[in-house]
Amino acid sequence: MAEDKNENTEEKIITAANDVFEKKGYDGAKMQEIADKAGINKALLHYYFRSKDKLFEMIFGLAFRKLVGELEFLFDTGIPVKEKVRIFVDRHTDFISRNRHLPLFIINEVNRRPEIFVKLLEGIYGKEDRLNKLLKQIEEETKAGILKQFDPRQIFLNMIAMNIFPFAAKPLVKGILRMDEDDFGGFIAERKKIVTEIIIKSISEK
Amino acid sequence: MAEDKNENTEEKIITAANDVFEKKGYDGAKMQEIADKAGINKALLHYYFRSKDKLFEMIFGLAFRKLVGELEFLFDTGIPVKEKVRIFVDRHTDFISRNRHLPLFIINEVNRRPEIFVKLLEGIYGKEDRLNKLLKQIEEETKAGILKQFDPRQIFLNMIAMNIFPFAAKPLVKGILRMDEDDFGGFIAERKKIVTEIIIKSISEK
DNA sequence: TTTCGGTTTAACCAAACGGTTAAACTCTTT
DNA sequence: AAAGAGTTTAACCGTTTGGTTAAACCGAAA
Repeated sequence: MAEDKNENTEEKIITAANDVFEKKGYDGAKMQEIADKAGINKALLHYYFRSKDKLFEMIFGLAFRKLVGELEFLFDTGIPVKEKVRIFVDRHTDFISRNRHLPLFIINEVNRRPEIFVKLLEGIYGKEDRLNKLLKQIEEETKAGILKQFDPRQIFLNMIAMNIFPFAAKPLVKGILRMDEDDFGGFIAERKKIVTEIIIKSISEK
Repeated sequence: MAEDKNENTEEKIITAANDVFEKKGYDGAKMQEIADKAGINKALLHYYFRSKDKLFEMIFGLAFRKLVGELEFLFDTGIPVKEKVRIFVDRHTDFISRNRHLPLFIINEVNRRPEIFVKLLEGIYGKEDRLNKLLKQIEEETKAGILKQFDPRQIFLNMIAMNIFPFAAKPLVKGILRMDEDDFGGFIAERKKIVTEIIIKSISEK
């Protein structure tokens, strides 16, 4: 795996480390396995990233920003809220399906060391006014009778919970509902519509 | 911790192992820590449960049955479906709040070794006709115009996803939404109503 | 009191782990 | 072609980990 001599070693390491950390978590990940997957040996791994912790910190940061980056789109106040929901559920579901282990990885590692992401959080809150603009947009659409009064935090949680959960618990879901890979794919496709509908209904007047 | 000489050693081990495995997962859990928490030494731990795997298998089985046991109530066909939802969301949320690490533990370990729970699943499917009775109940209430047509699997997933997610991702949620412990408690209390309402609305006619 | 099975312990073991070292290789610069 | 910095490797190190061993302890049955 990974043969090109010219390819950047650092990139190969990051790719491999990403794979292993996401799938197995900090405790389950072994430096030797990362080195093997990157096609190098352990010493070179330590040459590029001094320690497992340092390497992990880098990977976690990338993963966290990747996940948060997908939310960026919600702050575009040019799009009506309901339209945002429609597009977001679709895109977010696809994103998670392509990065199946990402959400659980973040959740697990933050559970393990809650301090881990406070610095990364500052990066988000730098652009605090975007959040305020979004809240204002919702407020306006509520006044206009398009939306009903609701707690955006709760609705947001509902949306990402319904999106993430089936993928996070995929083997569990497949096992209990006795699905094969195709069944699961169809189930998710159908799910997009249902989740979209539910969220929109839960923020619509009447 | 744990001083009573008379107390059953095996119980102390199970309690300690449960704590450690649930919080840290298989890879993060160390036999030494379990022994310490049980107030015994490592050799005695291996005397009772020959290996880490054996001990883990036992703990996982208990945890899985505990989680599944909470669903039992849904199969009581004496209660109308909507009433079931109301009661279930309330009870299930309380249960998870008391067992914060349980769902994530199950999800993680099943992801790690998907075969792990196939045998446990057989225990569930022994009582397959109960599921059929539940489906029949839903069908009847649909014919009676109480419920609309829906895929029970999707709605079930939505319900437990919305219940579990805030607890599984608790430190993440608290961090991003900047809550302290009290805030979070209030948020969850409010959540019960919202989730109940959303689920009921998504299965109600019109 | 002796004996005997279950219980508990300290000491030990081999493998796996994260990390280091020192030497060798490679490629560019002069 | 020599120097030099960056790159790569095999061998090694100390610690932690899951697991074992053999001996001591203890309470009940004989």
